[in-house]
Amino acid sequence: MLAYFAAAMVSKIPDQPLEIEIPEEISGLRMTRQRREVYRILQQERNHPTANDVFMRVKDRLPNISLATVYNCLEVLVQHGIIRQVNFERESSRYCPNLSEHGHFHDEATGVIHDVVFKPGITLADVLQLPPGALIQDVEITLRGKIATT
Amino acid sequence: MLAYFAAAMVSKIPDQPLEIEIPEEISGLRMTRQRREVYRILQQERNHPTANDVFMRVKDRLPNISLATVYNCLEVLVQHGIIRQVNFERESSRYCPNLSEHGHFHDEATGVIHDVVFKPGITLADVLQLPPGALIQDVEITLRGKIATT
DNA sequence: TCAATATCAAGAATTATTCTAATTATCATT
DNA sequence: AATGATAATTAGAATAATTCTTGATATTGA
Repeated sequence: MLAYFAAAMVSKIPDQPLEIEIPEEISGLRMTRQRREVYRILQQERNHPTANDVFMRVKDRLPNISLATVYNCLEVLVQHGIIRQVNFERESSRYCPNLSEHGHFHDEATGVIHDVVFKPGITLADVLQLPPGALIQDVEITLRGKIATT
Repeated sequence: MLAYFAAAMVSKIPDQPLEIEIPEEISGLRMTRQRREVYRILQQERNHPTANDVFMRVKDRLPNISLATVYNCLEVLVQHGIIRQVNFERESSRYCPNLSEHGHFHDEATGVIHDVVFKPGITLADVLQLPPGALIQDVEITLRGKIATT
C-alpha cells in the first residue's frame, strides 16, 4: 500500500515541461476539457502532429476521447484562428500553434518539419506578382528537401 | 444518309486549339497512347484540372480508358518532371504542365486558379531564412483569397 | 516470331476525414 | 438545486480520393 502511494506520487512528477495554463476562453471560443487538452498538446509538441498523433497523446489525460472529437476540436481551433492546419502533399493534415507568418521545410530524410520565416522586413507581397486586386486571406509555403550533412 | 455524313464531317472541324504534337518520348518516358492524351489535355486545359476532370475529357478520344490509368499516367508524368501536381488544402490534387517556378492563387469566389510568379530577379532563397544546409527539392506556394471587384 | 517486360483496365481495398444519431455536458433561468 | 435549451462529445457508419491487385494487352528486343 505504501509502495503504491509512493509510485503514484513519483508518477506525478512531470516529465513534460511545466503544465501550460489555458484560459476559459480563447478568441471567443469556450475551452472545453477536450479542446483544452488538444490545444495543450499542440503547445507542448512543436513537431506538427497529425490528428492521430494528438489523439494518441491526449488519451493519457482523457482516456474516453474519440478521434472524431479530436478532429472536431482541431477544426474549431483552426476556424477561430487559434491554431493552423498545415498540409504536405496529400499526407494527413498537421497542426501547429505558431500563428506568425511562416512556412514549413519538410526534411525528407528525417521527416522533421522546420518552421521557416521570412528574412526581416520582407513580406510575400514584396516578392510575388499577384493578379491585380488580389486580396490574400491565407498563405501556405511548403518546401521539401534535405539538410546537407556538413 | 447524306445528312449523316455531312454531320459527321462537320463534327470533325476542331473546336479546340490546333492539335498539339507530342513526341514519342519525353524525358526518357515513353509516350503511350494514354499518356499522350492525358498530357495533351493538360497542355490544352490550363485551368489545373483534377484527375477526374482529365478522365472525363480524355474519354472523348479514348473511350475505354479507366480512371486508374489516368492516375497512373499523371503519376508517372509527375515522377518524370513532365507535369506538376498541385494541392490545395485537402482537395483533390490538380495537375499543371507549367514547369517554371511559380505558385498558385486560388480565388475562392470564382474557384479560378491563377499562376503566380516571382517579381523579376527574385528567388525564394532571397527572402526566406532557411535552416542551415537546407537543400530544396520542391516548393509549393499557395495563396487563397479573392479578387477585389474594383 | 517468341519471350520478357511494361502498360492498362476493372474493381476491390485503403485511409483520412466527415457525417449521423444518440448521449452527455454546460448554461441560463427559475 | 431542478429545468429546459443549447452545445459538445462519442461511436461507428459513410464518403471520397487515391492506391493496390490481378489478369489481360501491348510493346520491345532477341
